[in-house]
Amino acid sequence: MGRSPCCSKEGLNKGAWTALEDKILTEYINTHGEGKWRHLPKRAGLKRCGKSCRLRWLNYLRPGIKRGNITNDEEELIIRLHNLLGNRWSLIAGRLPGRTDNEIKNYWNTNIGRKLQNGVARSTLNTVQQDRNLKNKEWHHYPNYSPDHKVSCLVQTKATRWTKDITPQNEGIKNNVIGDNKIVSPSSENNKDPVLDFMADLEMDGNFFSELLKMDLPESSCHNENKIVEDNGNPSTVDKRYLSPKSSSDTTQFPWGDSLYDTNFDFLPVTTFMESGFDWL
DNA sequence: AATGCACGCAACCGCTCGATA
DNA sequence: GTATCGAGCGGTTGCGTGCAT
Repeated sequence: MGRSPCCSKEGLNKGAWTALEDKILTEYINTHGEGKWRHLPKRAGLKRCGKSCRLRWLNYLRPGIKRGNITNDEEELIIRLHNLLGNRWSLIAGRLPGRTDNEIKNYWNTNIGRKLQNGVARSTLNTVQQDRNLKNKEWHHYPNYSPDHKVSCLVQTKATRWTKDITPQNEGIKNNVIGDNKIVSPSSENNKDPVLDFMADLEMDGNFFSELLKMDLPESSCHNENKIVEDNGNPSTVDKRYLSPKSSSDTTQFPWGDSLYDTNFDFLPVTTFMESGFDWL
């Protein structure tokens, strides 16, 4: 049983793509459009796995892909979104015009994540290598963003489906199935992932950055740990403290230490980003 | 010049999900 | 209800490159 492999692995090219392969794939997709990845290699005459074709197209050949040189604005946005969403790279990438999930994931792992792991956020750089990695980034802007912080305030590192809502007010409503787990969520009147709601509601327009900065990130709700009841029935505690809106009367405090009203934070105006000519997704 | 090492990135892999028959 | 397909996601791997010794 089980599913058949996406393609027969025999006789397929692996590794780096050649210019000719890129050309063939691009021309095929330009003619026939995206999709049907499983059958694409055979029809296009490529000795590649369909998944490989899809990845190559989405991460490299697709029009509008921006490569290299993650700007400071983009980096700050990545950090903010990562705080909010965890390792949901596709969601993060969806809010960064021209960037792919793979690129952002790589950038995080090789730059931001390492900085945080090294505790750079709270210390002075003293090595050439660190200096090189930092690219003159002013990490003292994130005095509270640390690996410790990641443990304590990160939403979740992997997309999780929740099957049952057992909030106190809803406990007993066992058929409230929304995923694989049962979650106690302050915003459980909505059966959808609140993070996705947040992303869905966040329009990628000229107000995006300002909207993001104005987001009601519930630092204060960090006190409210959500409880997950796994399929085996064992409850476990999971940090989902950013999944629900908090009272509008609360003081907004970003987990990395910035206050929404922190005048010391030098996030550039949205117009700077907008006027740079990006193609918004 | 030769060698070793670290890093960054492209690509691969395994898994999951929704749709469909 | 089950099997399969098509697609997507996130973690990991491995290769090419640049730098240090």
